Amino acid sequence: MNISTASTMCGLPVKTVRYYADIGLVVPAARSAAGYRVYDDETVRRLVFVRRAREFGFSIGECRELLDLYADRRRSSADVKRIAARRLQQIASKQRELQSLHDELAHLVEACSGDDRPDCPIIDGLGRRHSGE
Amino acid sequence: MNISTASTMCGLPVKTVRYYADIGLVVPAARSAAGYRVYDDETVRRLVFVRRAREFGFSIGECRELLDLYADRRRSSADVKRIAARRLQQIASKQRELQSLHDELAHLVEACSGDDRPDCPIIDGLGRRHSGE
DNA sequence: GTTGACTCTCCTGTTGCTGGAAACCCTAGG
DNA sequence: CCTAGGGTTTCCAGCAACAGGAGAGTCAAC
Repeated sequence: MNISTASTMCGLPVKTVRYYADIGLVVPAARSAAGYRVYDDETVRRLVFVRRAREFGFSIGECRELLDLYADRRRSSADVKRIAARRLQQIASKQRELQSLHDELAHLVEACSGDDRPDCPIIDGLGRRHSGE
Repeated sequence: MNISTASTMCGLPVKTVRYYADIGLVVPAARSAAGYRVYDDETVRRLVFVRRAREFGFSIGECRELLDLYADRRRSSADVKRIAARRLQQIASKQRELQSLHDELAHLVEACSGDDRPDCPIIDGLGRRHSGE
C-alpha cells in the first residue's frame, strides 16, 4: 500500500510517516519502481506502535528502543518495564511541577479583582524575584 | 551595567538576555560606544518579570502582553486576569492529560512482571490500536 | 491525452533557547 | 607600551518533532 493508505490505517499524518521513514524509525517495506514508499501490514503495525508510544510521551529515542524490544522475540519484559517506569517517573515529576505552578498561579488569580483598576496581584507577583510570599 | 551583571541580577543566562534583546522582548536601555548592551535597574526588573512569567509557563507572546500591561499605568487588572486565567486553564488541561496518561501507563507497568521472559503487557498495550479497553 | 490526485525531494519555519567561531573591546600587570 | 585574560559582539548551527509549501514526477480514470 502507498503512504496515504498507511497513514489512514495507522492514524498518523502522511508528513509524519515520511518523517519516521527519513529518520529510520519506521522504514517502509519497499520502494516502488517510481520511488514510492510501500507499506505492508507489519510496517503499519510498527507505525501504530510508535503512535501509541508517542501518545504516552515516549521520545523518538525511546520509541526506537521499544520498537527493538517489540520485534525481539527474546526480549525480557524487565527491559520494557524499566523504560516505562522511567517515563512514569517523568510524568509524575511533571505532574508535581504543574501542581505547584497551578496552585501558585491560582492563588494570584483569585487575589485579583479583575476590574478596570490597575492594581493587580498577578502583575505584582510576577514582578517579585521569588515565587509566593 | 553590562550584560553579565544584568544576567546575574535577573537570574537568566547571558545568552537568554541577548536573545530577549534580539527578539525585542527586553531591549537594553542603551548601547555603549563599543556596541555593548547597557542595562539599568528598570530593564533588569523587566528581565526578572519575564523570567518569572516564563517559569509560570507563559509563552514569549504572552510575556510580551504581560510586559505591556506591566508598564501600563492605565491597565485594567481584568486584562491581566484574563491572560492568567487562560494559562491556568491550559495548566489544568495538561494536568488532566498527564493524569490519564499516568494512570494508563501505571496500569501497564503494574501488570508487567518485569522478569526475563518476553511476555509483556506494556508492549502488548502499545501495540493495540486504542488505549485502555 | 489530459485532468486531478497522489507522491517524491528539498527547504524553511516553528519554540525558546544553547553552543560555538571569529573578531572586537577593555582593563590590569609588567 | 604591550600583552594576556576576560568580556562582548555578531552570525551560524542545532536541539525535538514535526508542518507547510515549492516544484517536479507518477498514476489511474475518463
